[in-house]
Amino acid sequence: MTVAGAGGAGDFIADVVREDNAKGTFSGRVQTRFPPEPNGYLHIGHAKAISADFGIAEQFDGICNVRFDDTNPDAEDDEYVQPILDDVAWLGFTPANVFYASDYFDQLYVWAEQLTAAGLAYVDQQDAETISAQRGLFGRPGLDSPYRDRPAEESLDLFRRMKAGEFADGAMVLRAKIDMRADNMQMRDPVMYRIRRGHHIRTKNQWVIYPMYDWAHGQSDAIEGVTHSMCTLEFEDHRPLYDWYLNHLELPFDQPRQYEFARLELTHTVTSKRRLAQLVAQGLVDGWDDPRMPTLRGLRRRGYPAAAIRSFCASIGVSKTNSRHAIEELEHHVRVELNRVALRRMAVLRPLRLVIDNWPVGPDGTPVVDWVEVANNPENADDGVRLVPFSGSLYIEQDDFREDAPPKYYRLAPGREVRLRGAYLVRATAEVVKDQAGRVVEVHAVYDPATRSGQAPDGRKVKSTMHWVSAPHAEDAIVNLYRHLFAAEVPGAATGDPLDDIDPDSRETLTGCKVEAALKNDRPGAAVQFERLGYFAPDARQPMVFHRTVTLRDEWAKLQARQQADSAR
RNA sequence: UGGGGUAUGGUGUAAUUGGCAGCACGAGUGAUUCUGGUUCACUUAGUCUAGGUUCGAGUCCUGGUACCCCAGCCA
Repeated sequence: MTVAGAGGAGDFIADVVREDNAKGTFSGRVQTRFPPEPNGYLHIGHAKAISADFGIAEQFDGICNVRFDDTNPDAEDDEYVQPILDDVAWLGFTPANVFYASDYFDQLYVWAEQLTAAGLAYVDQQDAETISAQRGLFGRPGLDSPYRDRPAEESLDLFRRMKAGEFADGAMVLRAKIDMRADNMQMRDPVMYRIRRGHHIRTKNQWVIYPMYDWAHGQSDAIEGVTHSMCTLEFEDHRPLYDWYLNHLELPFDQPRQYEFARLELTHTVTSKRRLAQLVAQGLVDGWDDPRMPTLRGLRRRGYPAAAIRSFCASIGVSKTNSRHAIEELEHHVRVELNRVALRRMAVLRPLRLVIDNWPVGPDGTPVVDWVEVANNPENADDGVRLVPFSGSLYIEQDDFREDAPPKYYRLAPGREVRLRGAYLVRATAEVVKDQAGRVVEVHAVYDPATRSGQAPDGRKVKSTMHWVSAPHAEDAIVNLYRHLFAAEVPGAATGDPLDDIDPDSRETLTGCKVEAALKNDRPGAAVQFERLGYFAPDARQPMVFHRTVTLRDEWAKLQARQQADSAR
């Protein structure tokens, strides 16, 4: 399913590409790239960037590569590379190539020597604090470094020796010679190379100097033949620098252009990598793939289909306005997709026993079991049907019975007839069993044997259809599901690991089908919708209900409270 | 303090480049329905502000206001 952008006309970047194509820039070629730094897991914010990068390429018959921005050995780790690639693939995008900025370290170095020889870059031997202080303040010009006008030959020599490993980490840097009085701070002689004896994920210990982002990025784009290089708004100030570097080099392709768009923010959602890392480090979540995390892995475990994330990204489009989207909008796309593909199952979370008084007893004295047929997905007949055991002793939701039904309450009440989904019409009798506290613990009803289809031959209608499970088939499973969903104990129930301690035979009976089969059905990772309870993903700890999903809000509040308490001490 | 950006219903996003302010989410009402879901119909509410140009301004001009980003040897 393709969802067009809300307005339909397309994003401003698409307009730019159309214009370029009309003017013949890049000879009509379109190439983009998604440039993650391998220092964390991809989250919903990256999905927007991925969708924009791949989307533009796809829309104009171009290509999109993944390029790891691996220019800082201290920050990056190999462990993130494959998961990032996997997440991109899971989202449904296929990069034409997988590149690394480190593939270009040689070329970058050659170019840097050229700029240095041309007097456009110099080696600065001051320490970081001094350079920072000389950069100046907003509205105040910076100060030239005393090394700024050293002979090009001298800088070149020092730069070569930097590369050769003659100097200690931090002893000196290569800086572009631009303008220390520029209004744009990025142009105040930015650092191009620093000395760093880290272990790089690809080049290992081959290099001791590493290019800065700005020196690496545009040049990598140019080497690869990128035409439209999209990044987030905070790099707007870097664009003149991006262009400055490229203007001073001889490029194999037309000069790429940088465009900026607003990063995605969601209500109730933490998307800063730093904060997410804190949540993981402090153990407030189980890991980067915890279903409460907004990482793609977390969302996947939460049961969000990739198609829903894609259609969400397509619908929000890209713009330059800083904004925060309502999480409800994402959830809307999730519901649309899940409603289409999720298999339906019945489960009871807060069980209330329902006894069918006129249910037949077999010749051997035990109650009859009637296997009724229920559609797996009313939205899609191809998903088929399943058989669910129905008997005279059932569980329904506590919410689905009211002794004193208020107006507009359509479910079961004394004397009221309802449909049990896929089975019979039943009418509650006046008989209700209560515990000492006066809570209803058992309801009695009679069923109409002529209504097995769910329809009454006389055409009478019921206001409500309810889900149910057969009690003798379900007892253990209900207790365990309850515990799993609410992380709470059912009084009197055995303790243990949720779901895992269900006896394999009784798994069969939770919903009339295997729990495992329901949760890990033939669409791996897909959520199952439990009737009226919500969607349930294989590894999630809470169901996604129809109108709200699990968010990190609570975990983040907890972390802040803890940090406050810590700092108070 | 200087520079770079952005302002359209509650939220987000369009408007053929000066010509009826549209779409989506949310909310509400009604209908349908083997789940109070889904589906369908309808309703709701908007151009940051003050001027100007024009037959006509979200769009052009002038002046304000609000918010975001920039002073890493991070990306």
